[in-house]
Amino acid sequence: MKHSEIKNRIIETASSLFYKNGYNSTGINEIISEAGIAKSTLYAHFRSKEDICIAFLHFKDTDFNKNMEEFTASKPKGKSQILAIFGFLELFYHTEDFNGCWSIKTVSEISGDNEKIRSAIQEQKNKFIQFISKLITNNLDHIKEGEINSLSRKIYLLYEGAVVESNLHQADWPIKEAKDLCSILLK
Amino acid sequence: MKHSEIKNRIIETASSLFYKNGYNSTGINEIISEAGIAKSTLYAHFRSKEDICIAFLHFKDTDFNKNMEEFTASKPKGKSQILAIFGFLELFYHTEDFNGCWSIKTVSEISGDNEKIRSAIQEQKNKFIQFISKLITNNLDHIKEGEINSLSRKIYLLYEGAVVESNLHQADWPIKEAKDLCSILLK
DNA sequence: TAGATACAAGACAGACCTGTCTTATTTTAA
DNA sequence: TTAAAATAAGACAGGTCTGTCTTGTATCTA
Repeated sequence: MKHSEIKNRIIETASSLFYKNGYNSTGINEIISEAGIAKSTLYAHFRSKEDICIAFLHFKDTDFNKNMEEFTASKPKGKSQILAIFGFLELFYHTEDFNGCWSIKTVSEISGDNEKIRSAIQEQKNKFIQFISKLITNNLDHIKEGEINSLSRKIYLLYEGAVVESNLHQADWPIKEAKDLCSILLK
Repeated sequence: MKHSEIKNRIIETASSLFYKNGYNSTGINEIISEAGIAKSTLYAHFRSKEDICIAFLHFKDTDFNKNMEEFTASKPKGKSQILAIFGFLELFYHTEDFNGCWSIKTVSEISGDNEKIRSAIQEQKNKFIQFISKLITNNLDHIKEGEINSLSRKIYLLYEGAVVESNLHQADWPIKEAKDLCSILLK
């Protein structure tokens, strides 16, 4: 196994555990045991657990963006391409490993003054809002330039609420209601 | 200090620490130190840390409901009484100790199979949805009976998204956008 | 073949955690 | 006043955690 392959293995294993069981509840020993590597190897690739957390957030974010972009692009142009973000979430919700939003879960666990992790998450969320802006620009032509920001943020709020609440209630009605409200908004 | 006063003191102290620093990051020793009591006293009132967590959730929920009900009731009847839930959140956001939603933060920290805490939180959220339903019934007369459930859930989603995201972004635009979208919905 | 590098395995330090238990003191109630 | 109950203070057990360090083995490169 190559050097970079081991690093990826660490990230994938840690990400899976962090997302499933939580950041604080996942120990270094559990990560190395699950990944089948030695502790010294882990610390040769990462300086601290917090660095693994940053890599975890980046890994999940990259994967999410790729899949979300592919999914929405596969839908017909127009409103349905915007509403597709809720279709994507519905699919995600029904997978076995759905466990809500990793960013929000992680923010909930870290100390309030951990600027490094918090700002990393804020950046990712802002990129997601930008993605929604792009979806709007590409799929709605009667929208004024100045309204795009506000509209993106509203759809973003609906999406985020749907992720968190579907996980909390262990039901998919939040996704359906959010999608419904989004389509009202796009009328 | 009376027996029940000590119990309240434990709950208030623990609640403040849990909400500010997180459930897992707050130790029993920190609670007793802050509350100025002995460890044996704490365990005379609560069987375990998890029991304190349940009390914490109940305490925050009771306080929240009381304040929210008072605030909305103080507004003029009609749509403004519904939109007042976002006005309440705006005020809450600007207090020093705002730190997002305690329920969602706690759910994020506990193990996925902790049914006791998860179902306690689900119950509280469902009561909040019921409260919104009552607000709708009392303040909108052109709404059909069958639409109340769906409308309550949508407003609930907006509120929850606003709490979580204002905390995540450390900004109040999520509250303003949620309120704006809610008023569109009520048109 | 020889040296450098990467890795495995795990002991270890130092700190934290929850919950129990003991002892002594204070408060309450009969 | 006296017995019972509540509390304070803290030692303690048994476990957890992160991160460092040592030792031995494997792999790669020159």
